[in-house]
Amino acid sequence: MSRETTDIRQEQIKKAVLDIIADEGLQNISTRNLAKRIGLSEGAIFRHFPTKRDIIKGIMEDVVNDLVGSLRNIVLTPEKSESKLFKYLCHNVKYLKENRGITMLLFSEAAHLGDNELKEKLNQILYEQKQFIIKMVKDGISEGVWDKSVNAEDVAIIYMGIPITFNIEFILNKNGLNAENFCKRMYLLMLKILQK
Amino acid sequence: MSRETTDIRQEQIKKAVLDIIADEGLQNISTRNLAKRIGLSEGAIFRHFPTKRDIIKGIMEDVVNDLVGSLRNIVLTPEKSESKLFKYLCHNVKYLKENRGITMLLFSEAAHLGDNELKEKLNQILYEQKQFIIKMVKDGISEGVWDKSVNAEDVAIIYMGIPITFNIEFILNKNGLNAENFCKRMYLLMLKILQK
DNA sequence: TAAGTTAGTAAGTAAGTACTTACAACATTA
DNA sequence: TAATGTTGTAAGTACTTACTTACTAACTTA
Repeated sequence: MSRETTDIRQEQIKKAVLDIIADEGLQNISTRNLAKRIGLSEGAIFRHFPTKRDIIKGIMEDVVNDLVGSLRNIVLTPEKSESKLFKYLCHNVKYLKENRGITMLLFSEAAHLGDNELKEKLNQILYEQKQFIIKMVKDGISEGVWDKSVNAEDVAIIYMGIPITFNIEFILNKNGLNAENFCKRMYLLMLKILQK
Repeated sequence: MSRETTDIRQEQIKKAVLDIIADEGLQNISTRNLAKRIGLSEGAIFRHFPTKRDIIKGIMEDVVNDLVGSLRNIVLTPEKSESKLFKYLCHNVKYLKENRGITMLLFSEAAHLGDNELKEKLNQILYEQKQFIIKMVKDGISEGVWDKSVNAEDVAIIYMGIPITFNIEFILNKNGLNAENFCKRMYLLMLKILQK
């Protein structure tokens, strides 16, 4: 195998984990299978990550930086809450479509309660996303466009299920699910909850 | 260990799988750990199930019979759609609270795409539940209580996320989540979507 | 260009995996 | 009560797991 920098290999390894989860299932992210998919020896994996757990940790940090980061940008943009919520939802769904393995990985790590550091990272990812929704809802109420009797936290809870459901359907149906169409339809339902 | 019938042992083994998933995570449902939790030898497990995969299959069949079966009963009861939807949601949430490991197990098996029989079982579980919601929504529209412009399938999709989100929150928060209160609040949001 | 660092490999390691075998103790029925 | 079937165990199987070791080849810099 030709030489590459650790930076490049780390990205390849993390991508391979998500691809394997999406294509072959959670049970198949062994270091052997990982190496095979990239075309490296198994030993080379451990040149770039000290342990397998560090690969998972790295992926979760990517989610915090990439997904949560870009969602934060959408929330902090000075714009109408109504169009922000739409962009937010679509971006969220699109990210999960492009990183099919992530929901499954986060979900399985949620179960792995012994590992408190990873559990904390997952909590951070979910908690922060929830706060974003709560903020957008409250902003929309302040703007006077949405029903002030609606509970922002409840809206956040029902919202959280949307991207997850998309992910499950997408993995089961494989191709037959249009992300843009999906988020448009779910957005309209969210609006019905929020409207006066 | 005292002798028990295969029927009893099978129930103990399936329960142990779900308990381990909820307490220790998906990665720990090894036959060794399973035997340890029940207080049997590893060999005894294989007296009652031919393979580990058959244990998983058995659990999925339980979900079809117990959860999907009782949800079907609720849907088929001659009653107002509004109160049926409430009972349905509460029962769904309660079942997942009492069988914490199930969502995680189904989820992880969804990833395991190679095993078509299990994938089919999962598809059945999800598809049927979706059809139940669609029926209730359409019935409610026929009764004249709900908005006929609403898309029943979209409602079913947004509904599906509610029990799953509950499960995630429940596992992460552990104790601090009241199922009855949760389903009451989510029901009110569903009503906002459905009302004219 | 010599020396040091980095990225790769092949072939190990100990521990864990699902599952089997050979046999013993108990329960049911002929 | 003898024969038969059922449920249990301890100790094994072959294979996989995450990770290591010893060594080589290729870049980088003094």
